[in-house]
Amino acid sequence: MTKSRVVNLDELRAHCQKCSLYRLCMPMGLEQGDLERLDRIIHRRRPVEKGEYLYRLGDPFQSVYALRAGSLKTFTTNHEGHEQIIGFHLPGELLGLDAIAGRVHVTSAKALETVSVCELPFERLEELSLQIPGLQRHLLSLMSEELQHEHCHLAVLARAPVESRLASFLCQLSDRFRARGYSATDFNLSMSRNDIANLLGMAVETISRLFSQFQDQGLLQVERKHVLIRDLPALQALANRCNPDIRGESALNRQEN
Amino acid sequence: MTKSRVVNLDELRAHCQKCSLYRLCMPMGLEQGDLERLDRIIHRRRPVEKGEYLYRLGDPFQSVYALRAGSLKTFTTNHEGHEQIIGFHLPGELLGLDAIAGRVHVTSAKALETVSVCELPFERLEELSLQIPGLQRHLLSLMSEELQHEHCHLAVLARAPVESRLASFLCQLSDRFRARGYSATDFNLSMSRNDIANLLGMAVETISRLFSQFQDQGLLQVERKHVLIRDLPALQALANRCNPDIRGESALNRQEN
DNA sequence: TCGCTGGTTTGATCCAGATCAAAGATCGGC
DNA sequence: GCCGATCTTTGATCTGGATCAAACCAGCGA
Repeated sequence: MTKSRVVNLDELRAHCQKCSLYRLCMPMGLEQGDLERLDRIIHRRRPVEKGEYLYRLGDPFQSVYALRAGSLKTFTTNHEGHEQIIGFHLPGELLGLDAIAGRVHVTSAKALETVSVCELPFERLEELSLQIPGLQRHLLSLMSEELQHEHCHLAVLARAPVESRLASFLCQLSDRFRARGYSATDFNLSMSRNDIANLLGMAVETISRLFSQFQDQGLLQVERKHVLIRDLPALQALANRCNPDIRGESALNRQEN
Repeated sequence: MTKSRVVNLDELRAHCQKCSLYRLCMPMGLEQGDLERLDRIIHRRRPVEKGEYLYRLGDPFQSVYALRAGSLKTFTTNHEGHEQIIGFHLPGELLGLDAIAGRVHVTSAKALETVSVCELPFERLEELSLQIPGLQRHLLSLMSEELQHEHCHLAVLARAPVESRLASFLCQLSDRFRARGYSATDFNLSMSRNDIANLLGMAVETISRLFSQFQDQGLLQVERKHVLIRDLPALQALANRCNPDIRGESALNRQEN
């Protein structure tokens, strides 16, 4: 009880201006006035407890959600009831953008731990984006980033051997933690082995074996949810077998000298 | 020569107002004036011949492209030079949206046959989107659709057995041809078996065997590039093993009576 | 027209990783 | 603090689809 009251007070206090995450979920260089206008359309929802849904596949689309604290997974469900995880989400990320086109949610979002979110009614966000150029650009950028990210995920699923898949997953998590000011090498996994396996298109047993293998090779230490990366470069080398090589292929196709 | 002059004349004539595709690539219900403003920022580029690039991974991002005729593939290249196809694109689609965030192309786009495109300088498109609400919404919708589509692709790659993958690919093509007013059951593949295999994360040999198998089962007829679908429902049944089930899971989770 | 090249098919073999099975850990509820 | 449920690990086996090998075929430039 006391706890829930504290959370609520926190939420009331959590205006964009004070929020440590706004540089992740909202555009840089917004004027004070714009930030306030933005802040005014945002609802702070009560926390979503572990295992609860923020939204479900098929729900009408009203809002996008900025994740303030906690983490969650998004997934689709096919007609046989099989769940396919699309991604895990960390504070500062915007959820639900894939529902804009059809005005209906095409994924479900389930909390992996207690989650608090800011709800942004999409109609109002759209109006505001017409008035604040930086906001429009930011929305487009966020979606573009999401597309890029899914491209990488596609490449991993299409080709990569299992070691690269897990390495890629861990490196990506590491990057995202770093970007949020947390340790890039020492963190906790909020998702189960099962969820990781699902995301990466492999069997739980394989995940488990790979964690052991990586540990034996001195790449990392795992104990239950806790991961300590010991050799990030080596892990990145494994991962890079998939990621696109932007500077790359110079030797092959771009020799201009 | 004569031919190229004809093409150029065609292009000059090809304003949005006259273009049979604008309802695909551009927003519905735009006023005449808005359509003209839009039309004014568009460059018609000379055709891109088969095998040529519209843009390459690493190129600075200036414009998005609306495909007018022909088809192309987008792919990334990893640091070992392996190509991973992200998708095939048909007339009416907008390309390059994934480069907005980083201002650099993260995929390459290569023509599968002679292609003509409208080039939309992104800065101007962005400005215009601030002035034409329908345009902003349309851009967001297009990206949202692209996200949705990639979710399906992820699900296919993560789980689906090879038959479902190919069935899913064919059904999707079929839908897209239908949406463009072409036959949904009788069409030509502009991409090689190799490209299909790459997209679907499998070996060419497997694609070839599956085409034979589907033909033996009476699902379709293939001869070289030409496909005639004989039993679309059966093909869809195979494919649906992956696609998200929006109305679905009602029996399990939504019993409210 | 011929012969080369790259795409496609078909067959035989092999292996990465799934599946099956079962024993530990952990955790939440009472 | 106990107990069942759930998650994780480890080992043994099996198999879908990759890989290897080779014939085949269409298109095209000389």
